[in-house]
Amino acid sequence: MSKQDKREEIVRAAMELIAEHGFHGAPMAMIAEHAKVGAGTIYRYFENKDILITELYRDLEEKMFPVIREGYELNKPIRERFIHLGTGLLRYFIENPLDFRYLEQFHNSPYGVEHRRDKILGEKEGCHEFRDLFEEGVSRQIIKDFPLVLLFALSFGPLVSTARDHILGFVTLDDDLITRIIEACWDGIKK
Amino acid sequence: MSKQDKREEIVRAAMELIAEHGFHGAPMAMIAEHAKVGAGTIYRYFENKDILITELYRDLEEKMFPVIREGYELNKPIRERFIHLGTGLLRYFIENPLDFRYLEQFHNSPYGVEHRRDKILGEKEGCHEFRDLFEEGVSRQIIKDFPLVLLFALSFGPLVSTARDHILGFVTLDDDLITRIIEACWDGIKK
DNA sequence: TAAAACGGAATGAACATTCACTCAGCATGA
DNA sequence: TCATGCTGAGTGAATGTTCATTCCGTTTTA
Repeated sequence: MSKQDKREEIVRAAMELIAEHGFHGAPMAMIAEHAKVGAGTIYRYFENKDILITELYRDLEEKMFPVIREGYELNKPIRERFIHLGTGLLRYFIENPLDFRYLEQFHNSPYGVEHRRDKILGEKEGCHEFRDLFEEGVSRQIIKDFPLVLLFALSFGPLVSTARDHILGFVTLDDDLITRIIEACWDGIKK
Repeated sequence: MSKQDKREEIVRAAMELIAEHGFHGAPMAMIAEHAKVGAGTIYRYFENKDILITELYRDLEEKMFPVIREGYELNKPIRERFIHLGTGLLRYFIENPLDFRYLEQFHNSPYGVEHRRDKILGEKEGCHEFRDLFEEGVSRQIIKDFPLVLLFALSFGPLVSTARDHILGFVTLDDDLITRIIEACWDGIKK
């Protein structure tokens, strides 16, 4: 196995185990075993578990952003753009349940809260599309006049909740339902 | 300290520490110390940590339901009833951040998922108000025709996200904002 | 004063991380 | 060309730490 392959095997195994069992349900020894690698080998690629966890997250972000942006057209009406981004994101979560579960684990941990704080205070988002959309919508009086953080909460809250329900098997989302859900999200924030 | 007091001290300490640091950041020894109690004493009241955790949750549910129901009037219009329940819940979360954080910890853990699965499959909710409201709203064509689980996700998703943002200090919710948020939730589910 | 409740040191299990060692592959020199 | 030595990735047993839980001597209660 090449060096690159080995790193990828570790990432894959860590992702799977953490997504499924949480950070504390995925000991390094188990990750090593699933990656078919010695326990010590992981430490040749990642300084420690914390760093493995945050690098996994960074990898994921970089993988997601282009997918969300795909087919996004700035000249379309705001509502249409919102629906495009929203369905894209929800679809991504449903098609990549492991990614979604990993994101949830990360966000519900001290890592995630810190990360979020940095982002909000430092304004250093990795994906400007939603923010720009909200700002434009508010200034053009199309979207309710809430602080940006709340517009995010009002849009992503239901989106994430529905994705979770689908992935946990409490409901089955098809294309029609996905569209209607995102439209409902839009109804929540539009004026 | 009386026996009852001791139990309450343990519950309070466990609640505080778990809400703040998560299940894994709140060792039994630390809980004991904060409750000013020997480590072994906890085990006289709770068989083990899992049982402590789930009983804490049950206590919380029983404490919350009456607060949410307070002032609820079945003869009011559906929209008004929804706003009443919603603002009550959001207000409760904001006034009891520890309770909220504990609920989040619980729901994002294997305990919570199992609990939720039981609830949804067994239809054994502890609080029927929201469900009844949604069912009535759907059948009277006032609320969008989504499966019940999705109506919950669409309502609670944003509610929980905004509560979290407030508690983590990303935004400050006042009475006006709370009302507008719940109205936005309503806009999301109403036809 | 017998019984129940406590306290907290002791125990053992589960981990993250380390480190001494192996060995495949490559370079060097004869 | 082949023998020899070197390098550094890879390994997994060993280490040290952090818990949950237990156990027994002590204190409180009735």
